[in-house]
Amino acid sequence: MAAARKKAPRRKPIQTRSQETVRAIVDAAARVLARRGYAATTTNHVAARAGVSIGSFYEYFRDKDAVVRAVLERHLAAGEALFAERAAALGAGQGTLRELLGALVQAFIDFHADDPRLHRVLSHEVPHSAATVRRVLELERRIVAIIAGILAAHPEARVRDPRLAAQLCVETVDALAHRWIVDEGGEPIAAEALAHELTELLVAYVARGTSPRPRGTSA
Amino acid sequence: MAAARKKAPRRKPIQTRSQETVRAIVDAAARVLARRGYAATTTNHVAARAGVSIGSFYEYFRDKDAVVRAVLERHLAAGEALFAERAAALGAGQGTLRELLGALVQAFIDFHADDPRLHRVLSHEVPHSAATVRRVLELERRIVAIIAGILAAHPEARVRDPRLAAQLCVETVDALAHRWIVDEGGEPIAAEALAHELTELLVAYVARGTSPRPRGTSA
Amino acid sequence: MAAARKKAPRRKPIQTRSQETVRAIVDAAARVLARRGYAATTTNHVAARAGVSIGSFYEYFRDKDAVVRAVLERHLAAGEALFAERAAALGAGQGTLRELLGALVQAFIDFHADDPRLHRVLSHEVPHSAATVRRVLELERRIVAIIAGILAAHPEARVRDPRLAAQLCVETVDALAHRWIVDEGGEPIAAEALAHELTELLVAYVARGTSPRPRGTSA
Amino acid sequence: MAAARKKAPRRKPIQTRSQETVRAIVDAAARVLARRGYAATTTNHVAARAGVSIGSFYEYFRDKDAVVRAVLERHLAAGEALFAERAAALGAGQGTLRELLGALVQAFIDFHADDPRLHRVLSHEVPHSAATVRRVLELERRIVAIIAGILAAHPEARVRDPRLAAQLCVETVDALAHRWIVDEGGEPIAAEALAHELTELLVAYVARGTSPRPRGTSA
DNA sequence: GATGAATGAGTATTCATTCAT
DNA sequence: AATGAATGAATACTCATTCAT
Repeated sequence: MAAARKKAPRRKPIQTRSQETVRAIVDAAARVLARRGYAATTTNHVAARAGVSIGSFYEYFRDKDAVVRAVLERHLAAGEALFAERAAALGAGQGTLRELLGALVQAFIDFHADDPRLHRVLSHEVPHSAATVRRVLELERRIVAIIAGILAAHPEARVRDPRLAAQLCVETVDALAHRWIVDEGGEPIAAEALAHELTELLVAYVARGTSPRPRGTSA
Repeated sequence: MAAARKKAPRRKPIQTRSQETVRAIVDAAARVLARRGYAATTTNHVAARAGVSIGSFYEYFRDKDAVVRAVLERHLAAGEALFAERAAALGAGQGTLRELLGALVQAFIDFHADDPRLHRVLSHEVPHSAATVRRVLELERRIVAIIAGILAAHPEARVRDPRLAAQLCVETVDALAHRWIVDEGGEPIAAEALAHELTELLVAYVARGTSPRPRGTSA
Repeated sequence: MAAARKKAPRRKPIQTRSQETVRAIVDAAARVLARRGYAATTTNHVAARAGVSIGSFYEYFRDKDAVVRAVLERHLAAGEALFAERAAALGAGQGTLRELLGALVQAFIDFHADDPRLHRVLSHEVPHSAATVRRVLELERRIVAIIAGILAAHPEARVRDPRLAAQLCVETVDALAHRWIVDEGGEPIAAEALAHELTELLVAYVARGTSPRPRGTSA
Repeated sequence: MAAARKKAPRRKPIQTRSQETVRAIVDAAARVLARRGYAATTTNHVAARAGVSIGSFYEYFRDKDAVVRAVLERHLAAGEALFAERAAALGAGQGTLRELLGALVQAFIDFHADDPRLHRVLSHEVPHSAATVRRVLELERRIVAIIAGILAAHPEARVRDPRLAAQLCVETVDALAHRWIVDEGGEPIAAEALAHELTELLVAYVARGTSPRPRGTSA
């Protein structure tokens, strides 16, 4: 009988107990999402996994997508924190191009390597709000800007359009890290060799003809 | 023979009419999948779209995933045909590296550009069997082998491990084409510029220091 | 997972079997509504009562309110038929005012006496669409028009505004019949006496001072 | 005494603060009932609206229906007070029949006009206990007795069974006032005209042939 | 006395699948 | 061969009520 039922705002956790409940639910949702995927994730399952009643679940989250959003939020915040941390080292532009681009590759690998199954579900299966999409693009834009700054100023760099080159580099690294770690988790040895070679590829691209290759690398 | 056809493997379409029915169902499934995604695709909807009864649907397909597998199958076959066709031109190894790698990039773009929405659903939402995964990897392996052959023999190429370099090239092209066309469909102009720049990146990588850049390209 | 699920139109019953199912469901809904009221009527209960699965219920009715609407529809149609039948006798305007108004009273009593508990639920508890409201008003309007015609032409009648008087008469009869039969079902003897007296009241009103009272009636 | 207060009848508010709390809850329940109806009224909402915790709510009321009963109780008491007040004027039997019956009509209109939405919910949606039904009937009986007394003694009255006539008058007035004010709230102008005409109807009925109609009224 | 977090039975609804016709 | 009516397990979500703090 849902005649004139209004959507009550969910409770804000004010006591310690309820904050723990909320955290337990989000944790459980992340685990269930990673293990079963978005479609097979049910609110009852999440609640059970969190050790709370289904009633408590709905006390704090309006619907299934609300928890999913919370998980996504947390994941995104972790990614932003990771890149903010790495940004210092990259932003200074110190070191050889190979060192800088190697750090870029490593940052993306580390980003994707944290719970790859969850990462996969969050990036491919869950519906993204416009706000989330914007947020992801903004994060990428910031990284591209840093790389573009390096390409514009670094003595080894030989690029005509630093913005475009930086975007291609970042997208390449992101797409390949995603594929190697998230999509299949495939043969890790091949992936490591490829990750190393990826740095060479980027160096060859942005330092065309100038950067002497260190001995022992593919030629 | 007519008595024992209950739970057994579905009827194989030997008659023309049956083949047409099967084809109509697979066509309908592809359209519904592309339009609504895997989760929202229902067998009843597919049957209706195909103009057959739900009973007939189950006469030809054991369950929902069976049609989805058929669609995936067909999509894969189309991809294999596309690459088999392009392989001739690439396999000969004629032309500059830029021409050859440009053809590689174009082949992957064409592959992804054919019904990107279906492509997206098939690669991200539908469950993949181990056999399908193997088949995709085998296709990639064949393409990598062709590229590796080129890199090993082409006078402009400067790579130490052609197999590794070829794999990196192919994976890069595949991952980026997928991202640009399938994942977002985003700004097509940026995508085109990036696609062109991608060829430059590959050329720079495999022909380090040797390949003169054509005028008018980023430097 | 109701991502992009569209509201499919319900099946139209084309086979005899399904027509029976629909009828069984509407019958069951009427019984359940009468017995338990709108709020306590559940789709599962209706389906069980009808002897069909809950799936079949939703095959033919989009939601709970859809069956309720069907019950209301049928009830309304029965009422319209009843009044259409009585309208002939009334419309002719033959007979004394007492006979005509007595027939009016009887028509409303008969209308309400058919399944009073269902009548109560349908008129007080279920949500009425604007269309239904209009339909009810239209039915009342037609009855009022007939009575107004009688009051304007009948030799015994003494009313200044036949439309107003007719509306008051009809509303009084409707409201009292409803109260006596539907609201409580109260003491039936008292109700019968009151119903008879109601006719006297109406006669006194529309024939002020002219209509000789038959012997044996309250004075 | 303090130990055994679990499932027992709820605390009786003896302290002023408790009385205020109870009153606040009943007030809130009346508002919520009027605004949302019985089915959509939730105890949590009532408690929130009253500014008390849900725990406190259940300290004073055993369950949802207990508050609803309290609201009904208070509504009934208000009605009893209203009619007790009007009874003086009516009881004296002073004035013309038209004045007396006009006062009766006005009393019922005033009764129903006080918070019609709440009135509607209380009379149509909430479950009535036998005790409540009895109480309503008793109130009606008292009013009928007063009217019967008037009809038996008033010089203008011409009724053979004053008890029966009085009951018909009271029920008519109650039923029509309810319909005009509570059920629809409909067009107020028509309602006012009808209310006036209703008095004429009653006068015509109880004073058949004797009561001269004032000028300007329907004839 | 008071709070509000937690509970879980209960309700509406969907959709893959079966089977009588 | 084909139809489509029927099935019911499964899922999202609400709200009256309890009880630890």
